[in-house]
This record gives sequence, C-alpha cells and structure tokens, in this order.
Amino acid sequence: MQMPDATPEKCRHCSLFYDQANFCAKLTGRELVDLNAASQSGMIRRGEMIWDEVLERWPIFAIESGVISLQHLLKDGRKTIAAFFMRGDVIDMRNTSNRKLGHLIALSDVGVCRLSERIFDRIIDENLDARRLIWDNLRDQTFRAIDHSSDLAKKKAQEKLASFIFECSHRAPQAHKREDLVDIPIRRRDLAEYLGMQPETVSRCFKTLEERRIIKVTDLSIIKILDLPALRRIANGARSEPGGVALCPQTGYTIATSRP
Amino acid sequence: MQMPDATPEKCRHCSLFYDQANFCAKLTGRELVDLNAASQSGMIRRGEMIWDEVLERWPIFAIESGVISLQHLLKDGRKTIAAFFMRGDVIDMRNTSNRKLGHLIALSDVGVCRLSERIFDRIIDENLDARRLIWDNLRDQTFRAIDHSSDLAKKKAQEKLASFIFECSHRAPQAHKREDLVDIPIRRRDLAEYLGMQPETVSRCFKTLEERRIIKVTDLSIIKILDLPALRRIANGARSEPGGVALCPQTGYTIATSRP
DNA sequence: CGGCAAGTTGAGCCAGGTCAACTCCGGTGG
DNA sequence: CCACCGGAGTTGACCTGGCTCAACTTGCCG
Repeated sequence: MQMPDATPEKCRHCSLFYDQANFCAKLTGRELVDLNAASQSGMIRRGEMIWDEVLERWPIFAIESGVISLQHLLKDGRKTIAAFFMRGDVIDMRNTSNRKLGHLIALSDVGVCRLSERIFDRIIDENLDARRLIWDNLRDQTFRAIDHSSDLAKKKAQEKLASFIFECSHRAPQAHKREDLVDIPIRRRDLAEYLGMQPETVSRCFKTLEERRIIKVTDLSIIKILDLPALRRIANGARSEPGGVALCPQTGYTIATSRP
Repeated sequence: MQMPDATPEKCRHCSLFYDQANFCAKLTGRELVDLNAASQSGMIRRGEMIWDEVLERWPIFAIESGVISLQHLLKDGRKTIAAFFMRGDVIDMRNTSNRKLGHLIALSDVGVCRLSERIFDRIIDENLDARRLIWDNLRDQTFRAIDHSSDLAKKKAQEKLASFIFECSHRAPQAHKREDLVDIPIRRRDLAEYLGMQPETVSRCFKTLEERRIIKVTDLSIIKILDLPALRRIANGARSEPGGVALCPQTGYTIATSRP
C-alpha cells in the first residue's frame, strides 16, 4: 500500500484488500505482489467440497466471501457442521492430523484466495503486523469453537438459537450493519446441523420466538430483533426468572484465589 | 541448551523442559534464562480459579502438570466445561474479548508457569522453532475444540463417552503409555459437564460399555480397553451395523470438485 | 405452469434429564 | 479404634424435550 500503483489487478477488486481488519491490508506493496503472483483466487459453488488433493497443494487459503463449513460425517450418515468460516478467516490446513477432521464444504457460493505456502510463511516471518493479525484470527477461531462447544453442551434448543443469532450478528462484516437486523447466511438445515438439532426443531423454535414477540423473521435469511434484552437473557440461559437470581449460585466449587 | 550449565534451577526440575515436544525445550540457553527470570511458576489447587486480575497481569501461561478447565456458567446455574488444557498447552488469554469466555478453573492440582508477555513475544519473534511449536499448539487447540463441538452436536451419550476415551488416550503424555490403558484425569462430574450430560448418564454409559465387554473400569481414574475396534466404531457413530454400510451415504449434497 | 428442494406442521415415542435414595470412601475427632 | 460426616459416584423410577416420520405448504427456476 506504500506503492498503490503496484497493487495487483486481482487484489484491487478483492474486499479483503480494502478491509483494514484483514490480512491482505497489512501487507506491503511488495509482499502483496509476491503473494498474489504465487496465489490463485477461485470460486466454490454451494454444496461443493474442497477435495483433499486440492488441500494438499493449497493448504492455506483466505475466505473472501460466502460461508464455508467444516463437516463431520458419522458412519451411519448423521452429519454435523462443526464450524464455519466467513470473510476474513484464514484457514491453515497443514498438519495431516487436522485434515482428517472433516470435509470443507461450501454453504453458499464462496470466493477463496489460495495462498502460496512459501510466500505466506515468509510474510509471517517478516511482517509483524501480519503475524499478529493471523495469530489473532486463529485465536478467534479457537475461542469461537470453544464457545460453540459450550452452547451445544448444556443449552436448550431455544437458547442455542438465540446464541446463534448473536454469533451471526458479531461475525457479520462491520459495514452496512444495522443493530437490530441480523443476516442468517446459511440455510435452515445447515443451521440445524451446526446447532446439533433437527430442521424441524429449528423451525419450531423460530416460531416460538416470534410468538413471544422477541424476533421477527422477515424473510428466511433476515431476522429482526424486537426485544434484544430478552433475546440476550435466553442466550445466556436465564431459564424462567428474567432477573433477580444470583449470578453465581455456588455450584459446589470452593472458589479461591490462585496464589500468584 | 547449548549452555546446559546456564539452565535455571526452576527449569531443571520442570517436565516441560525435558519433553522435546514442549515449548521450553525449543529455547536456547539464553532465551530460557531470560524467560525464566521474568516468569513465575506456581501451583493451583483443585477447584481454585484464576482470577481476572491475575490474568490481567499474566495473560500467558504454560501448563506443567494437571488439568485446567475453561468453564461457562449459565445464569441459572448450569455449568459447562467448554475445554480443558493439559501439560504442554500454552494458553494465551490476551485480547479482552476472549477473557469473557468463562472462568479458568483447576480440575486437579495444577502446576503452571506464568510467562512474561514481553519475553514471550520476543522469543516468538526471534525463534522460528519456538514459533512453529506455539503455532501448532494453538492450531491443535482450535481443531480439538472443533472436534469436540461435533461430538457434542450429533453424538449419543455412549458415542460421546467413547470419543472422550480416545481423546484422553491421544492427549496423554507420550511417556509410560500402554496402548490399552487410558487414564481419565478428571472426575466423573467434570467429565459429565465436558460432554454435556448428567453424571448419572455417564455412570450408566460406563456400565453399559462394561456389560458389552468393551471396556473395564479398573478404578475410577483408569479404564482398560478390551475391544478397541468396537470402541472405535462406537466413537465414530456406527449405529447398529458394525460393518458393511456405505461410508458416505449421499446426504443430499451434490459433492463436486472445487475448481482450482 | 410444473417440478423439485426447502421449510413447516402435526402426532407419537424414547433417550436422557430429573429427583430421590443409597453406597462407598477418606478424613476427623472423641 | 470406631462413629460420624460430607462429597462423589451409582442405581432406580419417572417424565419430558426434542427426535422421528410423514404429510403438507412455500418458494424458486426453467
């Protein structure tokens, strides 16, 4: 960016380049040119998966648009969406054991930029800003996954759905965002698989939330939050009493300070 | 290690130092001395939590022994163990949003080494091996969390338990490990919270697996695997038919190659 | 306008949550 | 040494949230 004229043609049309919070925006002109020369961008259509052979050749890639999912398939056909990745996520699939994790399947049409392993590593080595950003992104992925685990573990169907609405809201691109409108970027059935429930149950939960005047489902992909505090309470698992209950009802642990 | 004599006293008794797969083993003598001088090791007893103030001061630490958990508490008192960390894990809790994630609570007596943020960053910047290792560790944490999510999402109680046994087996320190003996480092109730089920259900599942001659529970913390293939099948969700069913029973997706 | 995939609604059922009683253990104090 | 206690784990009986299966509606695309 110190040399805007040198910006590769491809990158000039890529949203990753213009969003300051993304990897490409942190690169110097030279780095961008090098990375771009050795990388390739492409489009994956909804339902397509990234084959292992492709991953072998291009284990690192950035999502430019759309949603891609990491799916597990159980032997008897049950399917789970274990995580999904959106614009700005950089996915590093080196390390064979990780690749056994599941299949990368696009949940919508997805724009990806496959990065050259060699150049990527070189940039990570040399460019502190870029390294920090990648590191933060990976840590975000970690904590997001951990968060999701805890949603799945103990929450009821409605609570999971409420959490999911907030997750969508937080992860949506910052631009043109309205507080009360949330975009659901994936289909109901995928949503169900992500939350570990049945499409029927998802449908029923949306209905209940609408009946309780907490949300309004405008069209299938956009919901409007009518009562944010209520939705937040549900997401946080406040079961019946809206307020008044002690926040930390001593669940058996003797919580003491850890000696420093 | 180029200068073994310079090895700090503390480190000479620390298991992290001797295990080649751990961070400290990758450091040069000088780095180890510097890091050690600015760090402090300590012990956290079971049930104690790491307070936010301590985390503020020491956001990065390595686990030397024991098991520490990241717990969420729902408003109505339900509790979840979202993840747990064991020997060799390096936890980086910088970035405020992550800290809202939950509480770090020891599930057993835990030895930690709190690392100086400054020196840690310096080493990461300078030492390629160390950086790679930390990066891999973080990526492991990510994929482990994702894996765990998918366990929670679609698996039945027994299947989750089977998966958990394998998780314990994989994560156990490499040394003195026998193929068929698995150490369960946490209590039943914590296990239940990790797997999103009730202690009663955990107990019942262990019983069923014993009755089916798949495992043997020697004492509460050690189980012996009697029929590994069967256990693996259960963990992978092969519902009834042990074999013969098609592995990928086309569940609706048109799976096509992604254009490279 | 037909055809197909996605989503919704309804009815019935069961895995696992819930509650209560009981056992087993290690620590403590008389 | 034994009686007592409290916390962890187990067992049993019951009940319910959400899964299942099937029929229906809606929306999209050629």
